[in-house]
Amino acid sequence: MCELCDYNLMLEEAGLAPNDNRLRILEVIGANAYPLTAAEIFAVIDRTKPVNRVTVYRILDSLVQRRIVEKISGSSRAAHYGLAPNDNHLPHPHFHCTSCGLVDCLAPETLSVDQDRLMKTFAGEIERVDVRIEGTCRNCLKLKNRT
Amino acid sequence: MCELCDYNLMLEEAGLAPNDNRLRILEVIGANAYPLTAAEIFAVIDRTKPVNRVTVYRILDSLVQRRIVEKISGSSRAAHYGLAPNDNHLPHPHFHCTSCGLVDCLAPETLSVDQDRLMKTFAGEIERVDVRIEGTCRNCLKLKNRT
DNA sequence: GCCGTTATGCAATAAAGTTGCATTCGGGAA
DNA sequence: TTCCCGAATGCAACTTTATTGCATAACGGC
Repeated sequence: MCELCDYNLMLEEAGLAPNDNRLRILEVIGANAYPLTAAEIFAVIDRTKPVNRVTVYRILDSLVQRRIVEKISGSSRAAHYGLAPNDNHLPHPHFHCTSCGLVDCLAPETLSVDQDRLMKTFAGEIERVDVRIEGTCRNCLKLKNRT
Repeated sequence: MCELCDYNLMLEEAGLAPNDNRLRILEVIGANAYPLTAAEIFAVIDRTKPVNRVTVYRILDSLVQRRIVEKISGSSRAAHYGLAPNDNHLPHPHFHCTSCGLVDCLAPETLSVDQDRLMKTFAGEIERVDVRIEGTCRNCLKLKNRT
């Protein structure tokens, strides 16, 4: 997703010590082309060097809170985690496959949203506007057609 | 949400017998100003006439499959259910409060999305485009400020 | 080396949803 | 009416995902 980010710096700016586990988790998330579930992230980093899954959950939570990581919840039960929008990394919509649960990133310019009206009239604090496309991914379409 | 809908008709058109439980669930969903969780729907209809929560889940699933009801998953673990877009009821964005988990409906014209580009380029089948606003609702803002 | 803070591990628990199987209901045919 | 079939419901057990509480370990300043 974002090879330009300096995770060390991002952590420090957010007031988090850039320790091994946090960096490894960020690297896994950043290196992947699409957002991963906590279980997937756990599986990857646990293979390299064993870690408790609770630790992964806790680190993910803290990263989400500091807006370093974005938590994307969709139709599949498990939340997916991707790098949050930042200077190197524009906000963008996600595609959710209702068939296999895959979550993918779409190009930022794929879809544009007119937020002005909302911002003016909404009584509450807006943190994030999220566009989600739901449907069937190419792979699942292929599988379906084979039957 | 939608007092104009004829639930009986909608069920029949979808090939579902308009039985008691299905109608009661639809009425609860339709009468409420914002989407409810399965647990909330269960609580309401169970008070009137006892029913098993599995039945509620199963009915909700079938209604979602036939596009009578829309399943809205957000940051809170539980999915919310609202009437799906139809002739009396335009697609519209939802607001998700990250603090209390509330999901609310926004006016359809609050936010507009330009889908054209997406539709042309995306390799897969698109079923639904969803806009979700995340933030803190008025109520939670008030509570926060009181501290 | 000592001490307080922060991070991690482990086990138990929780919340939301799902599955398998048994039972009941409702409506048409005999 | 009675029988029968498929649809609907109930119940208990289970799964998945995430969270909590408490104990231990690692880290950094003094």
